[in-house]
Amino acid sequence: MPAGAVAAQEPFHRDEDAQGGAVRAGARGEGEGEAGARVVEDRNCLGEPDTLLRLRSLHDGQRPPHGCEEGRCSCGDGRRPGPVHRGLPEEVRRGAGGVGMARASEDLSRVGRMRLAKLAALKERGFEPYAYSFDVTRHAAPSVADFEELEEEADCEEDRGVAGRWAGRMVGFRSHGKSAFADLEDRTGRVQVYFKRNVLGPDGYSLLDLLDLGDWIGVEGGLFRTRMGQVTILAEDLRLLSKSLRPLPFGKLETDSETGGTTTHSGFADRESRYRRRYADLAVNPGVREVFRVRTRIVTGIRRFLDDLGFVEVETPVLQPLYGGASARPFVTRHLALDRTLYLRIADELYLKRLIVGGMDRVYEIAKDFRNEGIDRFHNPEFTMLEFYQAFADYEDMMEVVERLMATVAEAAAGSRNCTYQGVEIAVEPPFRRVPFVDSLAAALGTDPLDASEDVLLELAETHGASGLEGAGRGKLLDKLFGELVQPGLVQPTFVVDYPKELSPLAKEKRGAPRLTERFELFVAGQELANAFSELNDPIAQRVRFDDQAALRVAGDAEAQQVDEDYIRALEYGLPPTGGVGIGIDRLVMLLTDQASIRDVILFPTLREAE
RNA sequence: GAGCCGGUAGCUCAGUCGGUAGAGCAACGGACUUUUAAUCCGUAGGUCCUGGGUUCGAUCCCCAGCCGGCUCACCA
Repeated sequence: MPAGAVAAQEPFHRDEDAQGGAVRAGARGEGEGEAGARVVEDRNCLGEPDTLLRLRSLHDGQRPPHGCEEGRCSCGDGRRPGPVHRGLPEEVRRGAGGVGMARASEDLSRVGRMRLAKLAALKERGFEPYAYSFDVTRHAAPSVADFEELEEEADCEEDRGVAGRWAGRMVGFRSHGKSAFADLEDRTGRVQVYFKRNVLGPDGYSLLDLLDLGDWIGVEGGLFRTRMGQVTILAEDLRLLSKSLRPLPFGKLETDSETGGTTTHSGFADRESRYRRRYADLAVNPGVREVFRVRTRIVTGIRRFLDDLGFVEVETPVLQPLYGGASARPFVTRHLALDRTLYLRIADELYLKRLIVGGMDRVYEIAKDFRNEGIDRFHNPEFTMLEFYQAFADYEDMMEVVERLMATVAEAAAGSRNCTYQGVEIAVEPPFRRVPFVDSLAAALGTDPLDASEDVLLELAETHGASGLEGAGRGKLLDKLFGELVQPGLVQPTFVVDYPKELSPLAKEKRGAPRLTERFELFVAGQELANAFSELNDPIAQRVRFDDQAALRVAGDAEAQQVDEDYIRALEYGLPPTGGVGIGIDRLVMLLTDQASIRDVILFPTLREAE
């Protein structure tokens, strides 16, 4: 389905680009250099309003960059030959004041203009600013660790034999005239690089003048320890791998040598910008990269756990003719060739159970579901759900599986079964506490909710601050009260079990308690993490439940489930006893990475359209 | 959808009891061959979110809007 999405979108984008390009090309004056065109293109791709270039006709030459003028004077002192001197070389100055890129607006970043000028200078000098590849042999953090280990073993203060090639983004630069230090950051961390003019040669060393923070560079050399004791690469060769034209919003990262902790001085903190430009957020905030690495570890851990139990990972339709398996409003779309309405799934449930009917007796799916509802700290319209189904198991069995899965994944993510969520210690330690739904609610209400009439429930709900619930039905009222009175207190992992039937149209009746179902939800830190039941496998009973839902729909409940005849037919073929579980991956990641908002665990969260 | 808070330099923020604005970092020029928030000297940088209104004058006050955050509602 991604293929379909791309197919549908691509022509649109091309069209846009073509038009945008044409318009801008028309607005440009003649004599525009190559670099100018390149940047216009860049702007289109990024689709950003604050472009590096905003073309104006007049002020070129009216206002040559001040610094350049001065530099021009001082470089005439004859102390250094040709283009190899400190500061920006001649061609940069010309570029900055002259053709093409220098048509940059003055209302946007001079930084960007300077970088464009450097780009031109690089090309003029024969440096390829956008390399094709680089043969990386070593990485920052492990190479430093290896070096330290070697030092201890070999007692050599001079082990220059540890050579290699590193590639990464330049995130720090301290020039000292004829030598300079840079910090190179790759996916493993940072390593310092030391450049010396007499090692790199004047030409090679002059490349440093054309580098900026944010550039991707490759260095070749060996490790040594500086006078200050820092393991550092002595660069014997330097390559520019990709020129960064737009300044990254780096903060200053200070490392406390005593505690090893780091403090960020200023930096990229605005939430909106961080979400909209996640690439910059990731580039600049290592902690953000770490959250998403942990997210991957969690998902990988889940897969391994289920695979080891003999579960088979499957893929079921995102585009569904009917939506079901949960109570939520769907996204509606249309298939043109079939001329029919389709819905983006709100759950995987009904398809996965069809697979159990087919004899795939342990299946799971980790995939996006879509719910057309409000956005807040705990809800994103598209979110990742794990569902797994196990034949011949009931909800008791599934509670055990969930306990083991949670403990395993907590260890995979945090290295421990204990975690802190927003200042509260959470022990992910089986067995989890179990509380019957009705008992917990009865304790909070002081009356048995099952025996209370709908009117009484409504009154209770309203006294607890809920409104607009007239005609909502018992199920919704009970759920409302539970969410209001019980849920916030469920901090340590807790299974709430045996939900009223009205709330659970796909769950099997509880043995010996026909008004309840064999269902549990897992709550941690006041949030619902999992929902599971002994699956209702009696097709006749299922039809009755669907009919009840249909009645709710008629009564105006837009979230009541649709009757899925094909699903009933599948049940008629025979669904073995089955336990099923759904786990919200995003919320699980929030818990295990201590993030307060779901947007901080989704790479590109849904936002309003930027102006 | 409602309430509260916010939007000022590339980043983090301060400020103007209404007279078109500042700091630190980043940038640019200069010095410096073991620095590390490098340092020192110098320079430049702003649609004070947008649109109206009040006013001699609005970044500031008022109204409307846009965007974001938090809370509430919704989310079985």
